[in-house]
Amino acid sequence: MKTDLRIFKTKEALRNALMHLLEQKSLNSISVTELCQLAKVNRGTFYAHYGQVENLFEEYFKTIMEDLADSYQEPYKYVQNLLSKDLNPATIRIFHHIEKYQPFYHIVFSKTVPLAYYYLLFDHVQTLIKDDVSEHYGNGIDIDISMVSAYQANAILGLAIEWHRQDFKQSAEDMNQLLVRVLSI
Amino acid sequence: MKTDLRIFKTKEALRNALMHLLEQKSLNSISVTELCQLAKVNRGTFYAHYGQVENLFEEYFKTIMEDLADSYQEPYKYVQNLLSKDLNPATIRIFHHIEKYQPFYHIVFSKTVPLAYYYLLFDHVQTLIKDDVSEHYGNGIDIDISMVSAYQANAILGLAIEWHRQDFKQSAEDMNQLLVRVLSI
DNA sequence: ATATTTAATGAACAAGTGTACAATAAAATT
DNA sequence: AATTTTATTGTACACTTGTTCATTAAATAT
Repeated sequence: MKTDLRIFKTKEALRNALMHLLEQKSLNSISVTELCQLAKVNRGTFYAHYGQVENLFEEYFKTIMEDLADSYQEPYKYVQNLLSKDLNPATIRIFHHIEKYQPFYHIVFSKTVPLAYYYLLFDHVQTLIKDDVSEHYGNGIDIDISMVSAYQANAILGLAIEWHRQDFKQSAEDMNQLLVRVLSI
Repeated sequence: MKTDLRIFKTKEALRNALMHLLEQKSLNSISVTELCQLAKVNRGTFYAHYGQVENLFEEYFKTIMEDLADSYQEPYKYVQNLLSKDLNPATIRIFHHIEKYQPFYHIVFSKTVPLAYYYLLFDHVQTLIKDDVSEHYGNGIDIDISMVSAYQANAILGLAIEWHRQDFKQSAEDMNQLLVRVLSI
């Protein structure tokens, strides 16, 4: 069962309007009213599909997270000769992924946005890392894998935050090399 | 020049009302109207001092951050025999600090709150760690100290987030021991 | 092509937001 | 104690929010 064309058009119009507005102002400052005016969609129609502007953004968010997962699956092309003992491709690919979706991450890392988005990102990275951590330490080890992966996932995101704060002036490649050095300390 | 008694009373009433409301509902769902009704303060008066409910919360935030800094200055009492090579007292004291202000951190780590609060916390921890990092690696080293401290600060906060997610079921002491183990891996 | 289903619209509602200003009352100053 | 200063109040305004519902119109099914 495919979705009604009208629904598709409505959602598309709202998505385009949101992307347009996000270039000018922050997510939290976008009102339902102005979004609907720009999208030429009735306000009631918006509320029929989304409860708030954030929910619309979350649809976009999901597609980005799919790319993050895809990046993880992808062959590891860029840093063959930079591997340290505990460094795995997933942790390294993330900087290229962030670079690719820089405008998006500019929003996700912006101060006014709810912590929920950071957590969604955190969850994805933690899940990717969790597999490697549990594989690395086996089953019988007496340490909370969730804690170890939370530590490592958020450490990487700490670099991403600092990268964002420095206006992404470094290249993704620079960030990879930095990560390798930090891990080898 | 001391502040007008009326201002003090107004702010006190608003602060108490906020603390009361935060026990029942999330920060972002508290309206200016209900806050002022509970505090018995005119809505116009609220806007004379704060632009939004969040600004009021930020005043409380500052006092907590002062305690975090104080904790750092305090003699290191709890983990004399757990020190690993790179582990310093500041990173360890943070779990006791979080435990002490658990209701506060429950709010700061809640999904609906803006990322700004996380960043404020991040900044404080990063600053504390920065001193140790630069001391440890000297001046002539060719690595971005901000990046290294961002990595380490956020790694610790990753543990704090996971701790929060597991409803603070571990003791601060448990978290200290966990940190030492993660660092020694 | 027509009938049926269902999404979008427009209008109206109560409630909250942010701002402004004259009137009042409570502090600080003399 | 009287005067001056200034914070608070009450009221009003235009606006946004979230919701409801009958009407309209577009898409799907026959």
